[in-house]
Amino acid sequence: MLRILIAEDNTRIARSLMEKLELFEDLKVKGWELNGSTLLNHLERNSGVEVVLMDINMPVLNGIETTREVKRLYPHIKVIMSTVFDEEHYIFEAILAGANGYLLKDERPEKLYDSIREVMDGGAPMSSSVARKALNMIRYQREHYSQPAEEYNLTRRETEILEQLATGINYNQIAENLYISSGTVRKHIENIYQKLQVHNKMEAVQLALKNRLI
Amino acid sequence: MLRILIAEDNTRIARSLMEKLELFEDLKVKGWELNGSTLLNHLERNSGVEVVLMDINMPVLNGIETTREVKRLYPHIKVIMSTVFDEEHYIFEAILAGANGYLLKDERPEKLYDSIREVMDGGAPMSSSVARKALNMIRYQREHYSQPAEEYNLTRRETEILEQLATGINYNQIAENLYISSGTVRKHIENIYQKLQVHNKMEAVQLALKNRLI
DNA sequence: AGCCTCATACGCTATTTGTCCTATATTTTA
DNA sequence: TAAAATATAGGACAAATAGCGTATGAGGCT
Repeated sequence: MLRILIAEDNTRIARSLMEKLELFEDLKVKGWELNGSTLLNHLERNSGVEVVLMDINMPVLNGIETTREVKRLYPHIKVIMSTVFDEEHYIFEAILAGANGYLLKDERPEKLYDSIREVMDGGAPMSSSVARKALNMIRYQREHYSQPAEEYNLTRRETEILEQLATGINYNQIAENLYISSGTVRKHIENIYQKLQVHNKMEAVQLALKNRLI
Repeated sequence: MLRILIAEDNTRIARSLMEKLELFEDLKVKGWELNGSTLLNHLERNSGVEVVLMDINMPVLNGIETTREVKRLYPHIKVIMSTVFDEEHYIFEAILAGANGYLLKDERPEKLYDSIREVMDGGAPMSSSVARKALNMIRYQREHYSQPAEEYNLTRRETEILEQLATGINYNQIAENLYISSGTVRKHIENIYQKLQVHNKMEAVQLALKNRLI
């Protein structure tokens, strides 16, 4: 029998969660708290809780901060974020705070149940869109630790042009910024493409960012 | 009916996979290849495959390299790694190569089926131990996610288009990759510009990267 | 049943970009 | 000092992009 605690300030959502959980006889909802602060109080009194379903957007003490505290004070308790937000920022912060899983609110009861079983088993259940974003975080972090920049021998002027190019302005504006003609800008870009072996702005800028040319 | 291709050099494991998949009547295993090279040949001849189940440890061309190629040549094909290795290194490389999911070989048929449905739906299914390691990867290299991403409400399709845009390919190629007309691509991009309040590719991509929309 | 959003598709026009070309003055370097 | 590299400038043409319009079917929500 697994003991679960819910942190959720929205009554309707909390009820919906409890209804879903009550479908499974080996789960027991030990309580429902309206914010992070009362949740922490609850945990202080009561040591039996094994899983917390945590909303992110709560008054007084939000879900991220609360998760950090729960994990600091009771590392054995599993925390599953259950929220309507699937924005990268929230996901990232929740993961850093130590959340074990991250579900969106509209999951089916079975998925919710499986997820609870999964965290108890050392896993990390995530809603599919959340998982996709998590993978993207990993993909993009790598870009910053990229390999020793290759040698492309851009001139100072070319690098300058490339930097301007990366901002999304057009040739005329670059020309104005650098007090040269747009024809010259084009010529420089032609040379840049040649050196980088690319054929358009986007490729040039992405390669430049990857290799720390700009 | 979803068409699936298996890349696996171990006969026993391949058979086991096929047995599991055959339990579901809306899945169709289109073939089984013994290494990455023959898999690529298969895909070249046959355009109907939607999902590839990819082993990591194959002779001639391994699963990571093969995934990179599959994703480069056929971005619409979903790749799920299916392997005995749950080491961080493999997971990390597979994610960078563009894998959509990462399962361990001993998953139950239902989990395998759900995972296939999940990738088709834009998700990122992972075995629980893999997901946990993925989260750890994020935890131990943070800094870049400091500022809150703004809310732009891009649809899934728009995000997909934006990702393609960032690679520097043109509208026609994006259209081919996604099996839609270039007119539709243009319309999506128009909508993206509207939502992001920008007026060209470069601005859109830079804003997207900055706000982790892609 | 009616109202949304999303994804799809097409037409038209103007602007921007990419790839050729040539040409000259200045700066760097061998 | 001579040669090479760099920075400047512009012509011509094709391709790609951006901004506008309209329209339709599918699916979700009220």
